[in-house]
Amino acid sequence: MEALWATLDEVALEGLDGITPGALWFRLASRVPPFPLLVEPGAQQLLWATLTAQPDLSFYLLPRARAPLLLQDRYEEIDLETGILETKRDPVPLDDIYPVHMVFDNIDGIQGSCQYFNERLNITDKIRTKDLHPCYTYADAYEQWGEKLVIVASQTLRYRVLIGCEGDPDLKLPDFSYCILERLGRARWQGELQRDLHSGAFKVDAGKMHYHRRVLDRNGLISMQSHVIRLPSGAQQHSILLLLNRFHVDRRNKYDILMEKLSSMLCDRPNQMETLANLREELVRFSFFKLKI
DNA sequence: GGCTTATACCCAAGACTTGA
DNA sequence: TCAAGTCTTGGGTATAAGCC
Repeated sequence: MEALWATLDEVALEGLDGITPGALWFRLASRVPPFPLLVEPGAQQLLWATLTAQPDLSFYLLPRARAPLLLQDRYEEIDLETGILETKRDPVPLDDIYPVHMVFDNIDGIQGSCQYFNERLNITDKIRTKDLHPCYTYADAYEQWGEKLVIVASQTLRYRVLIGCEGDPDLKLPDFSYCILERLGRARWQGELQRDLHSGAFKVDAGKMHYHRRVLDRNGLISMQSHVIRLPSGAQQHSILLLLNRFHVDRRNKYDILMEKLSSMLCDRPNQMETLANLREELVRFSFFKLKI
């Protein structure tokens, strides 16, 4: 049962674009916390049969095969002592296999982003019978459709995994804000930088992104953290890291570390008091050696 | 139709931080 | 000190919906 819920979760988190079989196995294999099954052919067939019997899932055929899903670990190069992401090379953005194509004002209440929302073909009736029995084994289905086949969770299920168990399913979000939330869900534990969202994925000005993000913030659907990247040139770039609440992790950033240092310095002083000038001098020394600022 | 209100967007200015 | 990058805020405008 745990394996089924984890699989449904991964399908739903992928959003309105849906997930191809290859991407699903990849997501399950790299899931945190770990997926309880080894994703080998036997398990794939078992999961396929289970998924085809889920009324909350639909199956679509894309006009062309989707490129493989590649994941980049944002925290691979993070310096644990400083909380700063140290990029040793110029960042090369991966091709976005989920370019933003927002669905607006859909009469059926569908929200999200989907590149082929109007072009893709619903083949659910071919995949399973009306009483939810699979018409194909996984091997046969994959041989026939390959990575053109995508599995898409219902609007209700997709919304539920984004807002979490404690979220209000009756809360109506504007389409733009929903798409931001969907993007954060797809980013899982990595989160998304606000700068990347407005300058890259959504291609809107910072003000508009802030306006739509504010809806999510006010409804308590996302968490935000300060995020600092040191570029190969040595320059530092500041941005805000956005995450779904369910994927929130407390990461110590530069300012947290400075506050901790300040706190420990005061604890060591008589009566926990010190002049501002002395504190500043010591913090500057600490910053120079540890934070290189 | 006229008024009010809410929503959405654009744009400019300002705040903050950093590096040169 | 200045420029650059990022984020925030507020003013102005357009549009739609609701009410009288």
